[in-house]
Amino acid sequence: MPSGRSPVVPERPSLDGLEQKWSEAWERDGCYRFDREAPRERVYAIDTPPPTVSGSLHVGHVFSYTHTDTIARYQRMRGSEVFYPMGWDDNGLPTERRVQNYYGVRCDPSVPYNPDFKPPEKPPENEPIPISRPNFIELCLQLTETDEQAFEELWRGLGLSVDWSMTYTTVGTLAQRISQRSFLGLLARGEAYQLEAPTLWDVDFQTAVAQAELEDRERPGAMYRVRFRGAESGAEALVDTTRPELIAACVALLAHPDDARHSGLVGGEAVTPLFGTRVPVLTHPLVDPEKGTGLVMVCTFGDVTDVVWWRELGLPVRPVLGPDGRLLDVPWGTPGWESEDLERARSSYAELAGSTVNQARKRIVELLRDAGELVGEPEPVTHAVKFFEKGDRPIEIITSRQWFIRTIEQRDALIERGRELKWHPPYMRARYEDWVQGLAGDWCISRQRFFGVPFPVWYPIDASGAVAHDQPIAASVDELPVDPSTDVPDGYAADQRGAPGGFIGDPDVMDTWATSSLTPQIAGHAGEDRELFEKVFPMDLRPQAHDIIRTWLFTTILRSHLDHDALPWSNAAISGWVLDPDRKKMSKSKGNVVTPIHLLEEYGADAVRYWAASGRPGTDTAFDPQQMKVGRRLAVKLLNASKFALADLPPEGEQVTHPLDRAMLARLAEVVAEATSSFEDYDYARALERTEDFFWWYCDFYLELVKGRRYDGHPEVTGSVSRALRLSLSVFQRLFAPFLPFVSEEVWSWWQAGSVHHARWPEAAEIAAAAADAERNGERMALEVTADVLREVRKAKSQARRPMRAPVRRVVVRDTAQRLRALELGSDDLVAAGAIESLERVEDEAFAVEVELAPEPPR
RNA sequence: GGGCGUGUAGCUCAGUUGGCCAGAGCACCUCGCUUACACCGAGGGGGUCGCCCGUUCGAGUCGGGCCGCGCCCACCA
Repeated sequence: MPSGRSPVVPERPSLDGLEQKWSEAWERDGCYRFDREAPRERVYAIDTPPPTVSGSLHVGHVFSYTHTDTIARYQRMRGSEVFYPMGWDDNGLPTERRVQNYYGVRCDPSVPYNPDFKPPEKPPENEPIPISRPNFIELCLQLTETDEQAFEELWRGLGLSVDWSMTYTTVGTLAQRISQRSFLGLLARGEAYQLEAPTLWDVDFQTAVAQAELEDRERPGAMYRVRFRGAESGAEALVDTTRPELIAACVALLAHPDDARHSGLVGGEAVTPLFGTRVPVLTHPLVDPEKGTGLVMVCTFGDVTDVVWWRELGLPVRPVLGPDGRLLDVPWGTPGWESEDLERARSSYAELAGSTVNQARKRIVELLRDAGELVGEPEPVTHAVKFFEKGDRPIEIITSRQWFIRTIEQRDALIERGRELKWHPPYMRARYEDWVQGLAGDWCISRQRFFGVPFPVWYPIDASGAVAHDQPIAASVDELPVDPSTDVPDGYAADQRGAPGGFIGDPDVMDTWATSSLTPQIAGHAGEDRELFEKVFPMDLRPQAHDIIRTWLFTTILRSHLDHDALPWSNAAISGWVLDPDRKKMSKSKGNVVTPIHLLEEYGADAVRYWAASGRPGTDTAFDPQQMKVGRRLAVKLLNASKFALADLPPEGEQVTHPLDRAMLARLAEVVAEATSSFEDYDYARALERTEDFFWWYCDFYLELVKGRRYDGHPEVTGSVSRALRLSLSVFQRLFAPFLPFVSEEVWSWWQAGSVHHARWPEAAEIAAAAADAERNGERMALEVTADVLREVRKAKSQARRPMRAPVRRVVVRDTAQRLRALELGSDDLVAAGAIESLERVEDEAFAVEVELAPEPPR
């Protein structure tokens, strides 16, 4: 490694201020700017996860984004032109919720726009202020902008080598255009469709949600045994249920086909208690005869299994739940709502109508008990209930009109795509396959919300005022983005909105994942900037955490598969979570979140990155400030070792001639090879560990051993060590650059031109060449034996409670002939480093060292 | 219920195709201000490698079976 210029080393090197100094310099010099003129083969494109800006900043972000950054920096040093944009996920429910709480408002689409609206200084205590949809969206944009600044500040402080000129947002105009364009393509190809069907529904947010957004939560409940009766026989038919409030919605009773206990009922009808409604008694193989009485009631709709039965058995619907989670009024006596005792049905149901599910359940149990239709006492159970992951009450299944993307028919193709993808670590693919195998239905992408990308369609209204949902009017591609609630479709006038013979806009917005699933296309400006897109797509890397494989990773593959018939990227690097020291996932609700800005201030960015980069790919890692201290120590060490090697360094010789110098380089070459192959395998943690491990050894042994020669003053002695120091140091500085970008840049700047982050990643072969024939000549062994003896000498001094520089009168080394010969090669450095007056060698079977210290000088 | 991962010193973790008395860092103890570094250095104590079988000359490493922990998935009435 030729030195760029003579080193300028500070008197007292320090980490203080390096973050600011270098992040400003990188920004000024455009260090991480993507060069779009680079040829396609050289481009390495990263599909950065856009963080949800309305969420909190936490150490988990620092953790996984550091992993990606080490890869980006490695690739850049390998000569790749790295495409590394940042995105902000500001679209969707988290932002809406945050705006509601922050300003004390709620969106009411019926309120007209008020251009002068200003949110109150303090949110009102009781009722939120209803505001128009455009006003609400303005507030969303306003708040996310400040959130985005906070994130950018964190990322810059952490030293992410992002090209900040390419930042996008998921609700921005570009994202809206790309999202709508993709949707129109799906619509035209029949891959998106609209359907009125049972839908997973959150009663608080009052929107449809997708299967991927569900989670199970253990909840206490009770099992109620309820008496139905055979319609003809009057025989009792006992049914166990956890949802008695849905008895009025019952459309059938089911038994297993082989269950003899209920054969008398099967084929006939049963009558519901309280409501006197006749329902058929049928069989279905999914019924588990082991559960309860073996007889199960099918409702509209108690859970997803009810939907399966409804669909497969062609059952009618009898909906009782409204979108707000309260029981609807029901027209008893009309078709579908017949009863053997209408008066009783009406009076019973009147007790329930308008109440929430929980209230209704409580009340109906009382009614059943009073009527003697409750058998025995309710049995308390704890059962898993499905919740919307962001919701507070269980999911209901409610029939509504929604947009879907055809997913099920792609199942096999998607699994195949998953196999084409290189997963890091590989076992993460299993989660993807599990998920794809388990898909229950097509992906519901419409949400009855406000802050998101609207569907670019309108519907004609016929003369009678009916909306023709089956004849959507698609926006034309060159008009995008459109907001159908304000824009007018071609061929219509604005005043025809909502009028017979006119049109109406689709009221919904797309699910946030429906846009986030297009991040490679958004970042690459698909359909907008063909040259750029073709350069970066398909991308090289999708980094993300394992909890969103079923959402982000899966949907991105799906969209790319449908729109481009390709994988969106060739590699997926899956990172783990940060756990608190008790091994619990860090989360805001648990109150165990540590603010990352504080960490950066206390330990420094390099130290925090060191901790993050120690977390192996895919592995959950404990939050550990201790590791940050270690990282800081390492950064300081690099500073000091660089100072030692470079300050007043004598001129280098033509060749590395000393056996110990060559042996060190031979080992260094191996470390480089290992770090490189680890990085190629996306195992940044291993690359760091190997580098760090050898670096400490290098400081503790090699640097100590060569000190004498380094200060010797005779060029024929210093030439080799000087050359070896330059080479090794430049290698270490480059090896650490992806992990400790600030201190690496600092020490690099002392003696090299240009940024270390654009320096060439070290080549093992090159270093091995400088090490010449270290292996064959026994020089490797020389370094080992020399270090072994030095350790023994140190031990003797330490145990004698003497300083390390204390002179040693005599050292006797017993060892094999081969090792003794090797020792000879390094003995000049050894006697200097150990202050040894006489070094004797005795051939022996086993290694042993006698150390005779010089007498302690009188005080 | 199915699957994936994991279990090595008090803590955080290495241990790559089985091979010399099982390693590192932190923490702890002792010593040392030696001209790169006291934001340091040198040294030390500490482990039946979750448990039980098996394969092998030899197993932390391979096979089988348990147990613990974490996560993912599931049609958990």
